[in-house]
Parts: sequence; structure tokens; C-alpha cells
Amino acid sequence: MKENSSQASIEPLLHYFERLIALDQEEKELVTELFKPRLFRKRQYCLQEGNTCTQLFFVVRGCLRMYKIDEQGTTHILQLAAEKNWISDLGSFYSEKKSELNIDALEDTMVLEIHHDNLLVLYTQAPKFHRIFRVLIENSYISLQKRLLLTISSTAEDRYKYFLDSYPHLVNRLSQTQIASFLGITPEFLSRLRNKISKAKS
Amino acid sequence: MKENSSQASIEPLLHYFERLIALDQEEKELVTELFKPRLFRKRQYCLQEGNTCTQLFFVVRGCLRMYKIDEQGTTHILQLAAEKNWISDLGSFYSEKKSELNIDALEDTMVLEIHHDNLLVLYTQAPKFHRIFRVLIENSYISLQKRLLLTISSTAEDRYKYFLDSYPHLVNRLSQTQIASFLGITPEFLSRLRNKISKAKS
DNA sequence: CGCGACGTTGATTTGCCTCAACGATTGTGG
DNA sequence: CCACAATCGTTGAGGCAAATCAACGTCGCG
Repeated sequence: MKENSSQASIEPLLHYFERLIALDQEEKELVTELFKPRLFRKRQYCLQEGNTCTQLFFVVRGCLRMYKIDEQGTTHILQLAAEKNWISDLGSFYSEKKSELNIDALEDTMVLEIHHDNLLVLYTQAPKFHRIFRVLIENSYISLQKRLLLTISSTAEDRYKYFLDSYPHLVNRLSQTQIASFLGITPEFLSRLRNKISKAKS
Repeated sequence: MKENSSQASIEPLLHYFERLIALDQEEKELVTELFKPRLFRKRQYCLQEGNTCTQLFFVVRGCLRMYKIDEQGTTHILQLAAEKNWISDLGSFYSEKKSELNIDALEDTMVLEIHHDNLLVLYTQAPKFHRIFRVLIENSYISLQKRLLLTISSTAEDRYKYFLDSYPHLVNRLSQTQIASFLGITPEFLSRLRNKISKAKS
């Protein structure tokens, strides 16, 4: 039974890798062995501020967020990760230092996680993964840069519209509060924006 | 003579790579062959909006900026690259689509550039570079994320102070206008900030 | 020398925040 | 399964950080 669920949940990841580059049997077994399925309940922490981030997470289903809480207690969402997305505090993960970020589940979420040590094993046993992860992180870099550009050059209204376009699958799964925190505005102001936009449309 | 200057300028890059991972003679020759030295005069474009970004640049000396000009004509600096930094519009570089960004020189700048096609050659001939560039981009990703966090969670004053800390070598090389554009504020407001900070110190 | 970019300062405006109040929804323990 | 608490989304009034527009002196460069 346990074997089964494990077998079942590794599939999306193998499929994900194979869309980038073919894997041989040995590499598939390595992935199956090194990535562990794990369920996080809604609100459960994957990483808590003050700890070292030792895992890299691949979301199979559900949704995680990574955020910082500033001195005034405000939450700033740095990243959302839903199906087929990766998430981790890479700064802490690679330096093995304490993180100032939190990762938690916005829904019950199934992940495949790999420990830092096991990622090194993966790289050693199957050097092909240097290439795979190079490509993955390049893509993440590109979208992060897009977000930075948007943040420094657009109004909250434009950012919200862009969010609607680029995260259509999340729009109805997240609360306004979470969306506001991702956009870097207050829930009150998001409410006013929505009001304004819906009036403009009619 | 030309040979000499070429030989001279590849050194910093080889040294840079070898701080990450040792290279054998063949790999060094490959790097020397595939990266071309090039001088950009102050204000000269390395990449102009509307063109595809085909090169990856490593700055040997000088300083480049990558920026977007929005509809209102305002310049937003996404990245500064001085000595030993990399710069390129990766989105355009990998997709081979037109870029909406510009890269130009803030000082006379010596770079080592590699064409997209030659980077593929490098990867094929020396797969070790998948690993090297994976590490490089991971580090870029981490600092980009730090900047995003700062941008969404801090005031302009805090961002300016952070800039002073993290780019001490650039503070006296850039105009206030460039710094303001990098911080995402107007030159006028930066002027007021500096005034306020210097008053607070005395 | 003269012109255009730069840095500064003042007056005014604006995008977004803060605080507070309210009903609606969710969730949770008894 | 209900009652009560907590969180959520909305709206209003007022405030603040940063932008805008304008004016002016300085400097570097052609």
C-alpha cells in the first residue's frame, strides 16, 4: 500500500523531467529512490524561519507559499508554488545557513522532496541532472526577473491584471489576502482595485 | 598585438571559473576560443530593445546596465554588472525572441562575450560547464530574490542604505540618476533621501 | 564659449497605507 | 450540529511616502 502510493506520486516528477530530457532506467530509479513523497496539511510549515532549509520541494498537487514576515509583522509572499512547481529557499539550502523565510501550505499539498545531501548524490550518480537543474533554474530566474521588472515599473493595478493572466489556475484558489500579499499591497487596497476594475468593465 | 590583448583579457575569466572548479588544458583552450574580448565605449549599446540577445557578457572591467524603458519613457535598471559579473537578457537569449530590454555601458567597458551558439558548443564539448553555469545562475537567482524581497518589503531609504552596503565599489562610479533608477525611485527623491541621511548623521 | 545633463530644492499631487467599523464566511470545540 | 470565535472582504476617513512639475545653479563636454 505504501509502495503503491509512493510509486503513484513519483510519476508526475519523472514525467516532468522527461519533458526536458530522456532518462534511462537507472536514472529513473535514482529519482524514485531519492525523492520522498510527503503530505503537508493546510497551514503546515515546510520550512520555518530560523531553521536551515534542507529540502527542495516539487509540488505534485496543492499549493505552497514562501514568505517573509517583516519587523512590523507584515507578510510578504516571495513565491507561490502550485502543481509542477519547485520551491525552496535556495540561499539557505546551498549555504546551509538559517533561513529568514517561511514556507507553508495554503491547501493540503502533496510534494516530492529531496534532501540537500541526496541532491548531491543525484548530481554525482547522474551528472545529467546538472544540466536539468541548470535549465530549471534558468527558467525560474527569467520569471523572477519578469516579476521584479513588473514590481519596479508598474502600478498595483497593472500587477494585479498581470497576476490574473499568469496565475489563472490560482485566482480562485487563493484568498484576496494571499493575492494582496503576493502583489505587495494591502487587502484593503486590492479590494478597492477589484471594485474599480469591475466598474470599469460594465 | 591583437593576440596579446586577447590572451591578456581571457585570464580573469579562466581565473573566475577555476575558483569554482578546476579546468584541464583542453577546457581552457575551449574557453579561450569561444569567448571573444570586446570593448564597449561609454553609452554604447550591447543590446538594443527589439533585437534578440545572442550574447552572454562577462565584464572584465567597466560597468554595464540592463534596463527597460516604460511607456512613459522612464528608465528602470534591472541589473548592474561591474567587474566579474555576468549580464544578459536570459529570456531573450534562450528563447531567441526579441528583447524588450536594453544593455549599455555606463563606462568604457571590456567584456568577454560568448554567442548563444558557442555556448551550446561549450556545453557539448565540456559538459562540466552545465555544472558551472548551474552554480552561477543559482547564485544570481539568490541575489535577485534578495533584491525582490527588499523591493517589496522596504522603504526607499532602506533600499538605498542596502545599496551603499552591497555595491560600495559602484557608489562613486555611478551618477545619482543611475542609482535612483536602480533603486526604483526618482532622482529628486534620492536627493532628498541623501540630504536627510547626512543630516541625521551629524 | 554654450548647451545639455546633472543635482538640488520647493510646492503640489497621488497611489497606496493605516485604522476602524461592519456583515459574511469559515472553522472549531463542546 | 450548533454556538462562538476567528478570519475574511468591504467600505470610509485620514495620513504618509514618493511622484510630479518647475525653477535654478553647476559642471563636463563638444
